[in-house]
Amino acid sequence: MSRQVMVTKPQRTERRADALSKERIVKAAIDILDAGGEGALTFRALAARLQTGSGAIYWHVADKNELLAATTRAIVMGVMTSAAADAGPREAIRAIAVGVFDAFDAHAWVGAQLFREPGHPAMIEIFEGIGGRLGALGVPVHAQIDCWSALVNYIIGVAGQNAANARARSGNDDRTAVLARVAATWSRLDPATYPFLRQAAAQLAGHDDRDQFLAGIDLILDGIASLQTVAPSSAPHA
Amino acid sequence: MSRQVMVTKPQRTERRADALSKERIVKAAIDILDAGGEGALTFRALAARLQTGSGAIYWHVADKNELLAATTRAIVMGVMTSAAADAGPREAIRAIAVGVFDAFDAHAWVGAQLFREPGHPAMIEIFEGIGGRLGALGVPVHAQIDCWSALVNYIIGVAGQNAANARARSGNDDRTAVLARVAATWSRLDPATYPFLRQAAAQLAGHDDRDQFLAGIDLILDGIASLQTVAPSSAPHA
DNA sequence: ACCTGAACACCGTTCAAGT
DNA sequence: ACCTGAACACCGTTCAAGT
Repeated sequence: MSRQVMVTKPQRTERRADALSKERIVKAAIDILDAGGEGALTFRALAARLQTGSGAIYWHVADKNELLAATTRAIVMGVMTSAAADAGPREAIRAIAVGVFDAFDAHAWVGAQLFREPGHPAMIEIFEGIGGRLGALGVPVHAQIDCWSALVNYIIGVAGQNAANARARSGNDDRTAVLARVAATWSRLDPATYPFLRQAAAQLAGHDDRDQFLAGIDLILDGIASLQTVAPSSAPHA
Repeated sequence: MSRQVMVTKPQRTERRADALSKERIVKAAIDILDAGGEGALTFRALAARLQTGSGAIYWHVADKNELLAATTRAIVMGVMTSAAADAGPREAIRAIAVGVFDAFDAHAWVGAQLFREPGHPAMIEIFEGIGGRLGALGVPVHAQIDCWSALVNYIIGVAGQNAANARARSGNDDRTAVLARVAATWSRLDPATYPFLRQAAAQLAGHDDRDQFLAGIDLILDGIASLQTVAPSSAPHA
């Protein structure tokens, strides 16, 4: 009664060259995110780009959360592979910081995503990359967590905010236009109640985001250095 | 031909006690955001809570962006009014930082919102509150912007990330459960490739978010102090 | 002037049906 | 095993119609 006659060949499971896979989906999603921002990534747009049905994506990816987590992971993983490895600890930390900054700048949506899911597993490489250098910097064990926390939080926080700025300057705004507008607003403030922002407005336009970011890193590293001379290194470490 | 006879009274424009207003809408939106997070704030839910039609809200608020901007503004404005005014500059900066931290912690959605719109006008008070104290701290004018940038970015970045953590620990997770889960993951890492995170895992659970945040502030302030001794204060200031 | 609520275009997700 | 695409429940926003 069974009609198994139709099975002439042993069903070549050989995939078509354009077969769907999580990797291809993530790649397409990153392209869409880079081009159009978070708002542009929909399952319909993704399916159209992959020339499939919107439901097919769910066979490879549980839901949109997992999709975003995977895209974020892909970007973050790329940061550490491009960071220099054999410089001194201070230079290594600066290199990792700049790597995060540039990755966030190139993919403005990553910062917001990491913000949403703070302990993102993909961050482990970066976390270790920073923390593992503190010993070589001469920071005593008992003080390492606070130093690490300050550095890591600063890096993610600032790189993310810069990326948000980058998002705001899409369209016809060039890189300095947004800053110029903020500066213009500040220069119109009452000088009696806002003396600092008034004088900062003039300097704001000429400053480079990346330089300012690195200046902050140096400030924290200086704080760490000064802490070593102050803190007793004879403290008991667990 | 015109039928104006119906106008017997001069149309008392006196509002009902529960008349709609932007203020009432924002208040209700904050309640919804606090209770259910960003996902819970819909125009339908808002309309239901205000006992009106969803379209009525659009008479007072342009769209959801303006609504979120207004709610964020309301929370941020409250930070500075509660920050101590007459302590020394270092204490004042710490007080503002803690004010932001606590406000973000109480309203976990504010951080994400500020992240989305970086130069948010409501932040001006906080920006000036920090920047205006740097002179009294003894920071030379030419170095103030970098110090200000480091402090402000750190405060917003870290307070925001902590708030994201707070969001993750909703439901049956208590405050330490999330941290414990991260610590457990880290303690399972390969000790050869992740020595720092392995040893950090043990200490992580016992640490208080707020203390760690303040330790970072102190680290930056120490960096600022050490910078003063190094940088020439005879530099020409614009 | 202000409010109502149905209607529109869109979204994430599901699922019976195909191969 | 993997894909299709209509269907469902939702969303922000609009707008003719009411008061």
